[in-house]
Amino acid sequence: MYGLVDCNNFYASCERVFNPKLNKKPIVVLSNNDGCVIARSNEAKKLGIKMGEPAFKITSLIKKYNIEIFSTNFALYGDMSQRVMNIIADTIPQIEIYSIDEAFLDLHQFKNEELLKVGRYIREKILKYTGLPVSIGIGKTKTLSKVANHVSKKEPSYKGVFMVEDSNQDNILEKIPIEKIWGVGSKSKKFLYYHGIKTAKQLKESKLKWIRTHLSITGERMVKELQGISCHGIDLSSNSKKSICTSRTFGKMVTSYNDLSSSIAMYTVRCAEKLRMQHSSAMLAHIFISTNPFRKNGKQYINYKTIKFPIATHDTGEMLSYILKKLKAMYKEGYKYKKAGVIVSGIIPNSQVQCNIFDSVNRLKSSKLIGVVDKINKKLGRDSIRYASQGYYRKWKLKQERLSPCYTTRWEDLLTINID
DNA sequence: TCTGGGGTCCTAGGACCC
DNA sequence: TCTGGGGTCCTAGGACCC
Repeated sequence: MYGLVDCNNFYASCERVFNPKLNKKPIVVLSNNDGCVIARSNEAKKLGIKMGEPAFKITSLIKKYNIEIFSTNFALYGDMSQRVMNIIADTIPQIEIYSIDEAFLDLHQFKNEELLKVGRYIREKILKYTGLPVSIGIGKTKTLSKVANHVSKKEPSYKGVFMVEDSNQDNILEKIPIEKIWGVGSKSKKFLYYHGIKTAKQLKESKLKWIRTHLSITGERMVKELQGISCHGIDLSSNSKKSICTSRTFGKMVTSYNDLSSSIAMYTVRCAEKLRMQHSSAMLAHIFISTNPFRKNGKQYINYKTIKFPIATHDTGEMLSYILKKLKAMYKEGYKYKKAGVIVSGIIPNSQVQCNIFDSVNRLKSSKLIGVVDKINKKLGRDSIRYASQGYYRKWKLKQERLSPCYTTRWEDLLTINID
């Protein structure tokens, strides 16, 4: 059996933990640049605020209902996430951290009649230790545990823990529309609806061969999982990433090459740091720059280029030299740039980097240098030592007008409680 | 005025090998 | 007259996830 722990309205709940005044109030958390809605408390959902809605479109709702608005505070959410995962890991030896607010649990060691009890225990513990409410779904497969999780959120009488079993399975699947099933996106939804398949029960009972033809192996697995045949095990291995992306939408339009290149330089630095953190190197780097596609008037320009390094690397300096050279060729004057990013891929562990007999770079020396830079920056703060190409003034800085304190990761932001 | 950021997996088709 | 059969690797693009 599998379990799925999912934090309720995670970002919104994190904000609430340290600010009890927000209890029962509608809360919305915005994406970078305070652009889109990415998390909503239940109260905000009830007001009809949609996921992904641009903030400027709901300004009147915000005023009318006194909605509390927050910029994303990833330092806070990341730290709270770690706490939740540690608590789960204390109870269940085999867990797969699936996202910042979700973890799959391998529950095979428990008897069926114990499962709900285990779920309730974990839920209580997380609530007590972190103040965060979670929902727990249990089922024969990951997909069914997702379904159970969905039910536990919808139906308050289950108090956050629900299990899909052979006895209740069909009854439940009958009431769930296919788009709620893990793996059904907008395209598959449209296709399946067209063929009259609208409920999870219908999907479960549809012909495997037909599904395979039209929705590929991914669809076939999905249907099997609904039938209780597990196709996705707990993945304990992959904590190292296969691609790493750093990208931002600019707070203000960027026009000059210098501003654009200092942003690309910064993304390169971050990508290289992330590579080094997981002890790996990348063969490829991809750069993209783009103007604002939402603007109706004004010239548009989007470009995307790939670079292949001679030898897989995580050396910031080396990566910068290739990437900035390529950027120079991509940049065109006279455009208002809105977004840019760097992606690295072809990632391999450092121990498996293939050398080249004609390589003239002193890699031992540069790796020592970068090691020292990392140490200094860890001690004194990010970018204490930086490459000149990153620039010093960030004209393209993010807009974050409603940032909450970093309650758990910065001494100055520690809560003070006055007891009179 | 204003629209996020970060990932994974699968497939088809091309280029190449013997 | 008649032009095989079996592979691998890589990449771009699509679909999906949170």
